Amino acid sequence: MTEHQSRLRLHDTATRETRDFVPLQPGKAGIYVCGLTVQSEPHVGHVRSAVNFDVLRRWLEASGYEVDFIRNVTDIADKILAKSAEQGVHWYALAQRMQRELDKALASINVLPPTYEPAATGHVPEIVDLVQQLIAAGHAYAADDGSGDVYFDVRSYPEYGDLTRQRVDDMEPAGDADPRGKRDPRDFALWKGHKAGSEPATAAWPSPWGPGRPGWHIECSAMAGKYLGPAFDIHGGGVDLRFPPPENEQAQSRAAGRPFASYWLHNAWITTAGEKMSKSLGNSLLVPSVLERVRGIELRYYMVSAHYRSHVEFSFEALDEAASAFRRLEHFLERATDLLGEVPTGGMPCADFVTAMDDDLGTPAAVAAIHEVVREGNRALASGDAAAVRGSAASVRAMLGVLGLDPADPAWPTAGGSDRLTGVVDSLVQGLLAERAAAREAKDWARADAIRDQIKAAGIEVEDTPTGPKWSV
RNA sequence: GGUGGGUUGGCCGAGAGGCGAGGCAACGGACUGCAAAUCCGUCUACACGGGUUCAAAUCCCGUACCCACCUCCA
Repeated sequence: MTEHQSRLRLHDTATRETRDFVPLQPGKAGIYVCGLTVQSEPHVGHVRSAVNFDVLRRWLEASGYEVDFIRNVTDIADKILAKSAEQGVHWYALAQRMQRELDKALASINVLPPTYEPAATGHVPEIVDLVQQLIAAGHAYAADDGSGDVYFDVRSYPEYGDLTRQRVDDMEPAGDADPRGKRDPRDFALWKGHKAGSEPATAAWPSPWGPGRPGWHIECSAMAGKYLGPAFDIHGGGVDLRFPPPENEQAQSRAAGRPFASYWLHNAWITTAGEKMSKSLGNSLLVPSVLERVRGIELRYYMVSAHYRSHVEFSFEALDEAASAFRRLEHFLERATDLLGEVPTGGMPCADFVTAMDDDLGTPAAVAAIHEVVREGNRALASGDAAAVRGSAASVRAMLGVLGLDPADPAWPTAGGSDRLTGVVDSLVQGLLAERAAAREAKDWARADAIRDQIKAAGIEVEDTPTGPKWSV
């Protein structure tokens, strides 16, 4: 694939403009993505974020960058403690179980594992270190109410609010702790003192301020610094993370003398009936449940066919439509494979696709470009132009690959069960198809259609092609 | 109270001053014994009211409605 590193443009939420991506080091890109707080089963909204940044990563790699992709897991937080207490399980057991669920969900939609996935609990020394730096710099203070909390001093950092253009005076006060220990109600906790009565002893780590645990999204500042250095290229997360965390992360980091991220990317929500999914009830939108209706690759196509900064109103109708649109692409590749034996890898994305992706990851336009190439390919298929089919198919495969949607990617579970089972079904279907062929030969159309209906009733579609009938599940 | 985003054809979903994204559905045609698949064609939309301009879905002003964020939810 050609390298065109200078042409990518990204929308930076911090400056609210789309500008050329200029990496700190030529040919390299360091990305930090705010991962999940592992407190509950992953739903489609959670995985959208992962898919969006997975596409960013794949496009950077396809464009010739060497990508360092760090995505954290927050495995200690108020909510984890609260939910585990409700369920009567250890907080770490809950966090671990949810992390496995998340891994499974992400694998099912072909999200590449990050280069490294640091967990908050594994980085307490780095966090303590950062908090100490902030105190030394005069931007944080230990509460003097004996709580063991440490707060970021919002008033000490004049740039606080810049990222989201808010003035400290207009903000609502933080409700994360008893305001008595704070100098200003907007100050937020960097470190939370252990509450011996109400919190498990396992949820505390030693610190200069007594036993406690990481507060706020301080772990992101600390871990991004550890693995990507004081300055790195891209920070990604959901829009909800637009006000507090980046603001705080940036404040935490810059106040400690670290430049932090050059570009801030934020994906928009998936909502249901206007309601943010994290608040919606029921589990019909949990990833495993959605995957009972469509395949992982189809769910991923649905997500990729909307721009990452556009709000998506989730609906099963739209999901089904996306699935049929995807099958059109997939079907072309199948037919091309039948003709060519196999579709070569290493094809070239078409120019429209490249332009679309370079323009702030314009996946909708990129998908439209794929459809155009598929149309050309189908025409070539109809006219029996094998060379043209090869070119189109290889290109389609390459483009789908960038979006993580190559049906031939071994990351996808093989459809229709094992090869052995496929063989069994094939021999049964072939028997019926032979009967149908005989009936057609005899122009006994009623008999031929009855056989086709019988096969269809078993969930198998038959289509007649120039080279004979083909069946698919 | 503060901040940001949105409203596009039957549906989903791009675009961001002129040159009709794309998909799904529907309809017509080609192909087919009939289908399926595929191809060709049809369906000329931008919340509302003003304004700027030779030209506005796109810019400006106003209105309505929706959504999100404002302390730990992607």
